Amino acid sequence: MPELPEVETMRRGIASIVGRKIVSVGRLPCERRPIGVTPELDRWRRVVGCVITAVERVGKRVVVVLASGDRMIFEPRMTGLVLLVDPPTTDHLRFCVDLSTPRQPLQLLYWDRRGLGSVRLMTDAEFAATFLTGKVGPDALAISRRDFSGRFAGCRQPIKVALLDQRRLAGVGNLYASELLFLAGVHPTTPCDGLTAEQWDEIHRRMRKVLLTAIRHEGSTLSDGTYRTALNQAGGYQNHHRVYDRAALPCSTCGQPIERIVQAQRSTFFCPQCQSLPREEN
DNA sequence: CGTTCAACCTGGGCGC
DNA sequence: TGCGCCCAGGTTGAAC
Repeated sequence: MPELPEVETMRRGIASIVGRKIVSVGRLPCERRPIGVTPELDRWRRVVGCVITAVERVGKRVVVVLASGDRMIFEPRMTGLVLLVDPPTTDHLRFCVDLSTPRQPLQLLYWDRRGLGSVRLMTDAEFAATFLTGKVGPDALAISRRDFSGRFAGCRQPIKVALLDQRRLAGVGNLYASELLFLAGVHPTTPCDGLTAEQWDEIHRRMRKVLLTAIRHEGSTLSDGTYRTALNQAGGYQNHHRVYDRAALPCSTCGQPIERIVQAQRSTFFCPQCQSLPREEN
């Protein structure tokens, strides 16, 4: 579930590793398959002794930048966590970067219950070829209003489905797509090419607002409790959800029951009263 | 080119 | 109490 706010919270949570030198890297004591760690561990030896110069974010990935130009990319997908403290359980610990000094122990850990995520090591050239060539769209918090609607020009897909396409726009996932469309008052099935300029204004504005507010609350920890901050704390934004996972519960604005539909194999939640239908259907 | 969909996984919740 | 089933969503890549 980690989307932009959760991954940004992870990024901020490990920012204190900047300036540290890598002592060693390795998979954790458990003998599980080397899921999601590439390349093979012996090729990671080149990072030992390198200093960490920055911790960045590309869409839903945390990027640890080394003085050599190499980058370690942590992609949590559904259940991955980047941690500076003990993980929720030891059995799904996947990877460890030891940053200890003689005076102060410190380990950067990657934990992933379902193992759909990954940790990758890339040179700066590999990183540029993978993430800076249009395969990942502009960040949802960096894009201007003008560029925003331009990314969806000529698109006939429903706005909810299009918002999830990371090549158009990076960072919005299933949860925040439903939330931002509720706040914008836009029905999730509205085709992109059927949206007015005023609606694009509102979607862009509410997208920024919901992402920034969720970051302030350190992300959303759902009922399964998987998502945690880098210090293994729950987020707080789940208490502010207006529609996500609230099917049949009353809308907090109008009291109408929230509806759940499926779009592109994923749940969409919306209020049929507050979110106006596409004009074609009116 | 657009779009649909299975696959990758584990564990929580549900019905029986 | 326990078993089997479904579901959760991010991304990739194959199929249509």
